[in-house]
Amino acid sequence: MTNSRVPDKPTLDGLEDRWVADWAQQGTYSFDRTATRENVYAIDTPPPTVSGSLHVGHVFSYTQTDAIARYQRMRGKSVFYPMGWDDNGLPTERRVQNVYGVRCDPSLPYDQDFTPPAKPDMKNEIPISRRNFVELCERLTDEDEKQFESLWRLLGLSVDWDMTYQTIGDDARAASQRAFLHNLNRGEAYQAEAPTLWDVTFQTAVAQAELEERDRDGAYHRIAFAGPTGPVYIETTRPELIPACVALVAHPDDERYQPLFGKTVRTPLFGVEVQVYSHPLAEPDKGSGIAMICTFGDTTDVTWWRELALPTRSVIGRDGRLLGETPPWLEQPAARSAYAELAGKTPFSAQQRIVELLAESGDLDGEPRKISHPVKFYERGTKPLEIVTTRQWYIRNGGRDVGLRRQLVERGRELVWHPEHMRHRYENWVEGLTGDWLVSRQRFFGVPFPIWYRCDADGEPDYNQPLLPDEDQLPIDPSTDVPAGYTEDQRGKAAGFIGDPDVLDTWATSSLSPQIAGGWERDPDLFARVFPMDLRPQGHDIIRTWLFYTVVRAHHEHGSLPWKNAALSGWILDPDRKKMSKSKGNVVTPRELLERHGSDAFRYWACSSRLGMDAAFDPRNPTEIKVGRRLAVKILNASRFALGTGVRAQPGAITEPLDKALLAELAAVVADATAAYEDYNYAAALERTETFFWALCDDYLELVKARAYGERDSQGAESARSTLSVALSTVLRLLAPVLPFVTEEVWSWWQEGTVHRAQWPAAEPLAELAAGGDVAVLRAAAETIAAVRKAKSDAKLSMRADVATLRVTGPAGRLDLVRSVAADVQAAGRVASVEFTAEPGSEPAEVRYDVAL
RNA sequence: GGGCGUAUAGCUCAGCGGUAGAGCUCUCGGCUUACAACCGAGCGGUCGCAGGUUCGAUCCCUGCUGCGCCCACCA
Repeated sequence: MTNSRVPDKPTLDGLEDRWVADWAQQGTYSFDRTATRENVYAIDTPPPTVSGSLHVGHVFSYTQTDAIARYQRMRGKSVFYPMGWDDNGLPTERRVQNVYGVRCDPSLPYDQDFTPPAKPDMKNEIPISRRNFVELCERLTDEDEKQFESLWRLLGLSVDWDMTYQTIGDDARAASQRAFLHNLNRGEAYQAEAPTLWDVTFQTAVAQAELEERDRDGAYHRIAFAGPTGPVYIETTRPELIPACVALVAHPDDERYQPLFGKTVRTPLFGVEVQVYSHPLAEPDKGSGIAMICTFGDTTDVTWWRELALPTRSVIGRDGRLLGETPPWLEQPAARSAYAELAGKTPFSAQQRIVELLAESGDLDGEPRKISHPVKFYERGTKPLEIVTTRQWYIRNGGRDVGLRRQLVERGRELVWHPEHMRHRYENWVEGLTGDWLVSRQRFFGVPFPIWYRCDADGEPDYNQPLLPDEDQLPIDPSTDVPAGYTEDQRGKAAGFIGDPDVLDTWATSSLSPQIAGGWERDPDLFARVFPMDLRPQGHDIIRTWLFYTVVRAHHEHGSLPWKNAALSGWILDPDRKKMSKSKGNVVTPRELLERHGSDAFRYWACSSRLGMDAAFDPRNPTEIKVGRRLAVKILNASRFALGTGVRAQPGAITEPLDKALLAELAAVVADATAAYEDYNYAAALERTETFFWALCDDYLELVKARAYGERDSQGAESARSTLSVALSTVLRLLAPVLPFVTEEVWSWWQEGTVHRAQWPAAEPLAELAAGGDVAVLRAAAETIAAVRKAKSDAKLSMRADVATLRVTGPAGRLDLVRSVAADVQAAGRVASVEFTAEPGSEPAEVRYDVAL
């Protein structure tokens, strides 16, 4: 052995620990912030939600991004690859409540000595101040972030760990508040008192993007309104909203109801007079074709209410229950007593009671007809959303402005999507927006609005003239900080001030991830080198939120896209092809998978799926991961063999036709793999390289084994060893983005420095080395040795069995190819003699092999 | 209801206007001094269905079907 660094028994065990530590120590992945913009590749890493655990899907998609990052680094780019933690928002709040058994009560004072109980008592949650609550959030996310970082390092992500950020950190809060103030100054942010989608459990407004529909059981109730000429029957799934009814509506062309348009009818039980309108949104074949409009039963009600300029008669409160006070528009004693039966009830209970009342009064026609129908939920919520009129903050997103919408669609077309077809989801979403982005949330743990309001002589806030901080004060918390010209003792007092109690939608902060990570307004030198970034990797489920909102913010703030490329990763599916749920995915944790199979093996599997493609995963039988492990082991063994023949880092003369043919093929592999990576298709690059590598092992290594050991002559040995040197070095570099550990290990046996900073291979120098090389020679050699093997296999003999004579018959041109590799074939196949018989015939024609054992 | 994707071997997936590919599984054989966690050989497919374009279609076009996802006003 000439390479003393090559171990006798190479193993994958322990590679992760060794190289994770080495890379950290060497700063292998440090971002060089002296690099100019054109030499930087900047990645807008998705900040994972730290409350909760990472599942297989996360590790899958982050690996794909890492392969791209590593490729770009080897191309000579300074890769800006920070990691963010999304520790802001509702999931963290909920986790803190569960872990510590506390709840936030903003009215309480800060308790400096508060320590959470060792064992949370979920029955008796301890009320604590907002500041105490936030401190617990920070403590918990700190612990989570350490866990996450350790997993990411084990996976081999080439993140620069000196550049982490938190969405609840000072920098992020300042950036979020600053961007909001800019939006406000430019008129892109505004507040409005309006019907708002409202989650009654969390008691907060939610945005259109956070909705999801779930099928729920309901029932059509056929109910009589008193019309001018007799009963008018409507069908509703929400009879409890009859006291909130403000009109009826039918389609303008519906002949049944045309006599009623403009007339009034009376609501049952409550006797309220409401007008009958026509509107094209009403569907004649839905229910009875005439609907009651309530404020508000659904978003269609909001549309009708706005377009028909109807009055507001809300009966659902912020707690989701029917108002305790009887509303003033219910004037008649019978109406007031009917409402008293419903007051304070949940919609569910109220519905049960009102159905009884309607049955008693005879206004219910027949039995309720059970149906299953889609109902809107907050995606994290457990109860259906209600629509409640509240004052909220909005940011313009094109939902109410055709011009802005068109510009945002245009931004989507500027962006390069991987895969291309994901663009449709973006355009679909933007073109279907029905309102601006609601950014205020009635929560505690988040980025507060940097706003105070003056209080009038009665102590009531004047929302029309907000008090704003100077930007250099940011971040601020208006619940503890005081606006200029006021003192703390004026808080909430007449002629004093009050802080905006709300926090910003968590997306309002994470939509600034390029700005936060890139040092916007905080480190202008850095920002100029990384923005707009090169890549946004993310899941396709959050195109409508994270991707879209980030485009909106950059469009408003910078008049540009936030990045050039978007890479949308696929889902991990259960073996039964259902989207893997978190609970199922955690049956086997990512850490267990990595520890059991090795990080490279897992990465191989992740990088076998192209962007946007879902991948099925069976944790009990991860065959693809095992294939990856085999590849990694093979790299160790084949490298050990090659280096054992005396291969040196500096190659010498390459003279043999077979060797030149191999390098000609390798040049094509490099060209293909490079083109694939340029197209963000790491999977195609991997597949091409892997196929070459296995052929290298199975055929080429076997063919040149004897020659490389020096059994023929020194020139042949030199040529083989030099070819092996070039091929090994090239293949290691081609595989380094996917298999960073095993390639680094082998690289360290015979090369200087890290493979991850080595130059990505180029096809041209290989083609020069292969000058005159013909890949047909390589194929002829493989075909010939295969024929010999088949003969032995058919005879049920060992591959070591001797062959007396190999007779090769075919056209002269093809025979020449075989003749040029005959010596290597004879050595590898233990063939004593080869006979060539030329057959006249046009090429290409079959070559026949007769093997005499 | 609108949009997008997808359909190739038992499984997971490449491919592509010119005689169907890989890995896994399965069968048979082999301890060949890099690797038995290995190696060699083999079995296995009317490329979802129906039309069309073409000298030729798994590939391009149209329609349909299955599956998946996104969007859409809960009457």
